Amino acid sequence: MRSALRSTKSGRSPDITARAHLRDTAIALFSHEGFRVSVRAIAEAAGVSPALVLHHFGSKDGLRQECDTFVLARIREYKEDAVRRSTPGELLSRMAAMDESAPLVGYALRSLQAGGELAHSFIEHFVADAEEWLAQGVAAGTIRPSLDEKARARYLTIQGFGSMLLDLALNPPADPGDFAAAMRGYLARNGLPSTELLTQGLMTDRTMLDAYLLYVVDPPA
Amino acid sequence: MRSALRSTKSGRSPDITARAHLRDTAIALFSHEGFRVSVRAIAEAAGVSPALVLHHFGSKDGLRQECDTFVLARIREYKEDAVRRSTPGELLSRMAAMDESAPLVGYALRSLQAGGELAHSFIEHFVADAEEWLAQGVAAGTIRPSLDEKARARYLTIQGFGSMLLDLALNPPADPGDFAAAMRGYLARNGLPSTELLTQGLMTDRTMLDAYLLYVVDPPA
DNA sequence: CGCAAGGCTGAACGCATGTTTAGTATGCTA
DNA sequence: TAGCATACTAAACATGCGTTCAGCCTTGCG
Repeated sequence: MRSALRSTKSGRSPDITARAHLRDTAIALFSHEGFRVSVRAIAEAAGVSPALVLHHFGSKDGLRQECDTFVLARIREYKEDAVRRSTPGELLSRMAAMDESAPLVGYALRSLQAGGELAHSFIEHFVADAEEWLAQGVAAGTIRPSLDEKARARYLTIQGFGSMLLDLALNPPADPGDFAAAMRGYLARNGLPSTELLTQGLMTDRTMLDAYLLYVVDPPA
Repeated sequence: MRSALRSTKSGRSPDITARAHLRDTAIALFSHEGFRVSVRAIAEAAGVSPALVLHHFGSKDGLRQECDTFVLARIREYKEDAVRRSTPGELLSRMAAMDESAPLVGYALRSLQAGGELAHSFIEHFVADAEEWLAQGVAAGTIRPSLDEKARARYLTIQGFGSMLLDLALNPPADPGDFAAAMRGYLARNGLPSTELLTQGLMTDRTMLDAYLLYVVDPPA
């Protein structure tokens, strides 16, 4: 039961190997337990020796980097697939519903919280999508224009993910692996107020916005 | 230079002692470096031996708990002081401007990210404030009413802190201790779009809200 | 067949961590 | 003054970590 995979045929194929299995196990464990899981735990979960992990990836950091690039690439693939016909939130929960991709989402969220390299790429990618999505809405007349479209796209992205991360940190789901359930919980708690905010705003008039614009033009000492 | 404080007069006074100094040092270090700082580092920063930390607090967890309750109590004090005439954000940055209280804010944010006990109390406290603040605004006619005032207060609180946390994780300030500067950076990046969202919302009509309400009443399979 | 290469392992190393222990100094109290 | 509790320390302990090392099998190639 050591290895679920047969030994490599040619020994040269770069994936579908025990190495790939190790990477997938690492992603799942990082997603489930956080980045502080030990190399030993990853090795045990994959049914191999700790030394093999280092043999393949050089170091734990090497493993992390390989996971990072892999996760980013896969999420990009998924996004290309499920083109346009969904909001980012729907995309994420749909991805998480599939057993294979759920750990990817968990890994990405962990990485977001840690704020590493992947976090930036991840956010930038979603910001670019948001910007395009917003522009289409503005053109179609369903979304109000903004004085700074780029800043708005970035803010809405960070606001969405940030809210979700904090809500999840405060209300940790019973099974951290079941991201879809976690997402349902988040929406049950915040779906109404967030939709209200998006459709109607909070204030009854734009007094606050005008005050802010004046403030920016002529800031106090 | 071992201890900046003279020895206790009676040996009984619970504070103003080296113990308090130790606690303050720990809060500052936790705030600056995160909760993974070693007991040894804390002890060195306070100019005492590592064993003394355990002698006073029993364990590192004991120290954490004491820091938690202390930070929560002090932040509550500050909030009682600077009553009502400020938004939570202004309150936080004002607190952070003061050298004494800056570590408290940093500690609270770290705790928020970790999602422990303090995080809940902290959020609950701000949620309660937000609810009252919103109710006053609704009564005054400056804020639109919500279909679920409690949920809105909680969402806006989590949304505000969550956005800030993620933004800070992605754009770590040069000096993590200078929370005021970090806050300025956050506002420079997100002040306009967040104000736009609060005053005008995102959508041009309430189609999306109506759709959501229908969805809630009669959810699909 | 012989042999080199690489996947893979068990055991150990070096280090940092939280914690314990035994002991010293100091100041209050009786 | 004697005694005792308390603040405090140096040193060690136990554990878990990432990593290294020497060597074992298996496989493919000459």
